Amino acid sequence: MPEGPELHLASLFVNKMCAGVVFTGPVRKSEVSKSPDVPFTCDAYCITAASRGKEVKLTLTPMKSDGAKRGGKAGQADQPMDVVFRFGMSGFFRFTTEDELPKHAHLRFYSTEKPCRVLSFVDTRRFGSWQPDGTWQAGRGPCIMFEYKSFRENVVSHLSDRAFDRPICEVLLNQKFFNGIGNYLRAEILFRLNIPPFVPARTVLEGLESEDLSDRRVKNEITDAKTSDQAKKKVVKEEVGDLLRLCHTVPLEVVNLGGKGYDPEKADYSDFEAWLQCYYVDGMKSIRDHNGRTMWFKGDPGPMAPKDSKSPKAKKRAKKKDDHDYTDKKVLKQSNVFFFLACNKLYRLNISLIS
DNA sequence: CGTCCACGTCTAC
DNA sequence: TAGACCTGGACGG
Repeated sequence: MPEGPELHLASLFVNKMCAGVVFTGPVRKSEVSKSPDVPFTCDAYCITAASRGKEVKLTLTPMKSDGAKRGGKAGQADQPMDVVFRFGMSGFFRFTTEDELPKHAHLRFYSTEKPCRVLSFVDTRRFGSWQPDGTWQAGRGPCIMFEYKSFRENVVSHLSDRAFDRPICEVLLNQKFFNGIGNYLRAEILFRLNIPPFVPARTVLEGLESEDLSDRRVKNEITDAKTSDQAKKKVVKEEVGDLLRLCHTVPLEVVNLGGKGYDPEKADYSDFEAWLQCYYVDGMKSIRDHNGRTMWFKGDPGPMAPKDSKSPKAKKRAKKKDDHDYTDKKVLKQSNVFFFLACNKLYRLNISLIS
């Protein structure tokens, strides 16, 4: 479930399902959870949500108790409280009746309805966490989806940072700069641009502008028969946008797939699966990066690929039968690093000529 | 039964 | 740069 798009879908889910719902009493935590208690209790409060990168913030807001018994009862909240969640590998929200509480519902908010319904933070593996009176985690960068301008500026203005010495695929998981990108998004984004995953990040990013020029760029449809393959590729890149723009648009595609995603139980998963072009896709290559995370890609891995790195299990087919693998033969195997770098230079040259 | 793998951080040598 | 932190599904014997 949880990369930037899923966290945002989770916030939409909460706002939709909890609109007009009144919650009451204490916030309850499972016995087994090691996350902190949420010291909030109130006879009547409402819940709203917002997301930023890979975090969701719930705001618990006490409702006006009209007459008001001045100061209210002891322990009753009269001020809003924010709770900031990270989802780990398996977190999500659900809204169910009390007797349909999912397994692993580790934090629960109870409505006044009869029968009572419960908003639950469900997290099977318990890698997720929450912080009462929380704020967006310091050190996480701007949201790739909803703070695009500052996200871009943050990357472009820090390219001398040692963090960018690493391969681009590993830097894309650095939440200080790419808050919201996770393992499937890095694969999909690099795949779209045919960027070898283990190219030094600075090489890929240097020369990109703080401002996204793609809107101003002329769509020069080059129909010249003499157009070289490289020039064609250059034009394609222009229409698509640069790497930083795709870090914004590709996650938004997932958000726009529909309000699905948020319920892993329901098998609306098929839309998402069909959307994936590279991650876990049959015929793609995969190797472990320097942090032991599986990088999915096509073609040349790039010069900084871990030397030893055994690719994790060739690929365990299952599920679907399919596998008429004519696709493999149609795939252009032409993307090596040098070809990529050459295109990249032509691309930037072209930008400067147009601007 | 067992091994491997998973959408992510964290902190400890 | 390892591990630690967890549960559970898929697959192998």
